[in-house]
Amino acid sequence: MNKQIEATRRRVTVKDVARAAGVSAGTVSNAISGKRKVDHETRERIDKAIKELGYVPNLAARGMRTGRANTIAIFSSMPTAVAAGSARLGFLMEIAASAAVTALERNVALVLVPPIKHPETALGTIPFDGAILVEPEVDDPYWKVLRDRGVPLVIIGPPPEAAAPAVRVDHATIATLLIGHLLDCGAREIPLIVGRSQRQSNRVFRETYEARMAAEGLPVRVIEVSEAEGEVGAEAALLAELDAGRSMDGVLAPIDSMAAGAMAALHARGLRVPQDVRVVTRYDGFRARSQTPALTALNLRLDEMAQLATTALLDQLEGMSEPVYLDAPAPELVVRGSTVPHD
Amino acid sequence: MNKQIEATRRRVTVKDVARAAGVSAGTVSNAISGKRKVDHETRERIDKAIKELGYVPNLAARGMRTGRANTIAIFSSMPTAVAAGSARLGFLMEIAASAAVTALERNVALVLVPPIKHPETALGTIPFDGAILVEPEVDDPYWKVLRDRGVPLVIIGPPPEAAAPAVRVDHATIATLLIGHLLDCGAREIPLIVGRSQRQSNRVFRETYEARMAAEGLPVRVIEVSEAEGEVGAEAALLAELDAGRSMDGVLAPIDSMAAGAMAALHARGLRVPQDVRVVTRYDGFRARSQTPALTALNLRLDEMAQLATTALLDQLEGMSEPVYLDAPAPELVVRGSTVPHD
DNA sequence: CGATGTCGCAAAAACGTTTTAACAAACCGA
DNA sequence: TCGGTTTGTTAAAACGTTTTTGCGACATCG
Repeated sequence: MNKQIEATRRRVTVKDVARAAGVSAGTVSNAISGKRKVDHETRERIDKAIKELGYVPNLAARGMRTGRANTIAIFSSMPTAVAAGSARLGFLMEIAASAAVTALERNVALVLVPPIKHPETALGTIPFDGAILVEPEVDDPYWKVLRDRGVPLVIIGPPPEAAAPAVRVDHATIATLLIGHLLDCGAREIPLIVGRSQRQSNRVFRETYEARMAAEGLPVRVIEVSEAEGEVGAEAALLAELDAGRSMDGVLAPIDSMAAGAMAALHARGLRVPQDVRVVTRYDGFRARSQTPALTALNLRLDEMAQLATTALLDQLEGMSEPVYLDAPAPELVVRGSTVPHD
Repeated sequence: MNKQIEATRRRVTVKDVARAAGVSAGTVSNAISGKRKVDHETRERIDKAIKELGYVPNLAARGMRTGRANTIAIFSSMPTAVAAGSARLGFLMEIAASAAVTALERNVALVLVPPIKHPETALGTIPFDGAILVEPEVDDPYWKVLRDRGVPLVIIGPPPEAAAPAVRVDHATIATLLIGHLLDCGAREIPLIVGRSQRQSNRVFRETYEARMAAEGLPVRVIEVSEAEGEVGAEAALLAELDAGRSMDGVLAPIDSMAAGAMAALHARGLRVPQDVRVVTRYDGFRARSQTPALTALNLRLDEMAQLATTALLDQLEGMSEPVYLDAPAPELVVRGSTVPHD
């Protein structure tokens, strides 16, 4: 296997296979793709030749002819997420991992696209047939350029425009589920700790909370915390609330870092969880599980969401279906010690 | 932007640009790539034409001609990792994220390859010029097929063969650093909690530990725990050790889940950390940070490792350098409350 | 028996780019 | 002034597939 030989050995092409099998190149192609009928016996000869010669198709050539890269891209603000901590990273990577598996099962590879300064350059640099966009923000730069270029696209998360094909994550359903559980557990005074930014999820969570509490005739108390402050911000805010003498028997903190901060504040003031106060959060990640007691949260079924989105995108690419608008699988409540005393 | 027009509009090619700029196709190519000199003035005409026509190069065609996909693949056992929990996932994704950024800065995309049943199929399905292999196991199936095919490759982790180009992670250095810190903190009776499997890291950690303890004239106590048991396995094993009356004033638990189990066992027996027992682990992830007190661990500088590996691979692909054997950046001790009482 | 399909395959065109070979024009040193 | 080099460009070849077109052989039908 020395270098000279290695460098000298020409790549095995479809023509070589054709010659070895005594057929034409086109027939080999048809045999491989199965697009046209080829006689059973000749197909066997071809298969044999492929094996013997160790033929591997040149994907670039195929791609040029077919116009497809057999690749989909997943756009996300991952490095930002790395900076933001493992919780967000875990969220994104559960999705990426599941998407990669699903895509590969259909012979499509997944390319990872981190945020870059000029989103347009991605189009000229990265070969891909379609894209998955994870939780675009409002006015997301990727969303704009992908839409303008007419790239087949599926969004995971709340769609930035009504018409965008997406696996819709319905934050209202999520909020309702969490609030309902707190009420079921007997909580009546439930402040909401929510991010200050104008992200859709914050807005929807807040609206849903306000409507439900009002409907139940319960007090509405919204505590805004800047996302950047995260855990310590939430802790400080809840401490202030407690020290102002406002009692509570539940806390709704969708962002897991803020839920962790809330737990710290409650512990600091000697309040027992769940006996005195019940706490719930949204994403059932490591952070939620590593609190004491562990936090009741939701199984958002990210793997299924990713699988759904990937399948929808690939179907669309193969012309098997129009762009679709799917609902994310229903989240499941994972009840833990923070709302129900453990066994 | 209706469909008919969309479908009817032919793709803009280099020929169109050439015609618009009044030059030949070859000149346009040279202008874009910069490989050959083209007159300043004509280059400007070409640039203008490109902008006006909205030309985007056909990457498949380019790839076919040049024989390069402008893509590298990162192979890892990610889905396994998802199953294994966020700690391992965080580890892998820190690497993937950093590699994606570094690659994209050099106009190369990163494709994510999850483990598949038949590693060979990856070669025929995924277009890539080179690969990064993250912590291959002994007899790693990917390693074998990639090596046999002669794919340019850089490993992150301990290389499976001496000759393999890799960003070498030296587990001995890591072990020495951690043990040294425990000794510095005054610990003298330090059991090692280590995985039972024959992974290199386990072996090296164990050997380094045994050698150092022997050299210091201190007792050697190795506690093996099956990786599958993880946290609960480590907890049970350490409880057994404690209940057998074996005292300790330090614990070396490289795997973070096992360190978490150790913490639980120590707490359960009323031992104070760090006053009575000091605890260290290897990967400074969320898990280490979310213990109380937080665990002293190492900043392994995964982002730099990934950047190094990616750069090395791309240099190799561009023929700028031979395959290289790099040392990973020196890990840094992150001292936390589990070894030094906090402020 | 002739017309009409059907089947399996070969030959060649086409995909869009990069690279090679050739060349004219300009420039240079002697 | 002349051979030789440099410069900027063009035309054409080449990359390895897939797809289109056409054709002979053979079956089927009226």
